[in-house]
Amino acid sequence: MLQTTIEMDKSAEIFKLLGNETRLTMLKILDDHDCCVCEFVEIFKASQPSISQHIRKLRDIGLVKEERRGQWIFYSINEYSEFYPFIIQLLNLLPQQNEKLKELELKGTRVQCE
Amino acid sequence: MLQTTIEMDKSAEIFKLLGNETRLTMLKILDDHDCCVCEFVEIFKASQPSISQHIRKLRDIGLVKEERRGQWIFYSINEYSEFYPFIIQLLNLLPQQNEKLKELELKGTRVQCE
DNA sequence: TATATATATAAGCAAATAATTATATACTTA
DNA sequence: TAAGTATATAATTATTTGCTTATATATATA
Repeated sequence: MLQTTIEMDKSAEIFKLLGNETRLTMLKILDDHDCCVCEFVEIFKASQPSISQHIRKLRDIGLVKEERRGQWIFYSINEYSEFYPFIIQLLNLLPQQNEKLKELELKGTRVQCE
Repeated sequence: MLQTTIEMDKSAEIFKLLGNETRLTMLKILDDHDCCVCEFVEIFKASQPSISQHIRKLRDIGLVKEERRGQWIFYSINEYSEFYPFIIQLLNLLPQQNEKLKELELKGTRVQCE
């Protein structure tokens, strides 16, 4: 099986991060599309600081990376993270979440910039 | 892909439980062998109530089942749990932990009863 | 340049978590 | 039956988590 090993302490740390429905869903969404903070705010009906703080935890451990595009900061999965091979397998076990972004598009609140 | 779907809230709940190194390692060990509380106490160098409380969380959600054998209560993976297909795939991503039980056998503190 | 928008971060607080200590229960054995 | 062993559970406490509110920074636009 082609698979990088991950230590138990590291995997527990990853599971802990994923043990929050907001962060878990965020990652699953990012697995499909880049997203900016305000989109997450709308998707999760949460406050902007709350979303920012969740993202920070994902960023601090290197799971996501950020990229400013004009006014917005877009987040995406960091494919170069040492944990990427691990989390991608976890995310593959979860149901698709792309209808969440589709809803934003229908409402016209999906942020497009480029 | 033959795979039972799991809702996001349920999976976040599972990840949260697995987001503790003691519980995660317990499950990985139980994936191989039944174990009793005193063995975990020795493996993790933890207090008996602390181990019991971790096991309780795994048991409350149905991931493990218990079976009394004389003086001891042995725990094992509950293969009939609705989450079994999910956690087994998670556990397969983790490194083997069977050397932990082997150490007990070498020291002669592995509990044998039947 | 002033105002608005998007985001990050700090401080404060309530709830959840994980440990410890103390105690109760069940079984085994002398 | 009394003492010892294995385990569960309750109470307490320190720490962590995740939210809110307040504020700062960066960019866009009028």
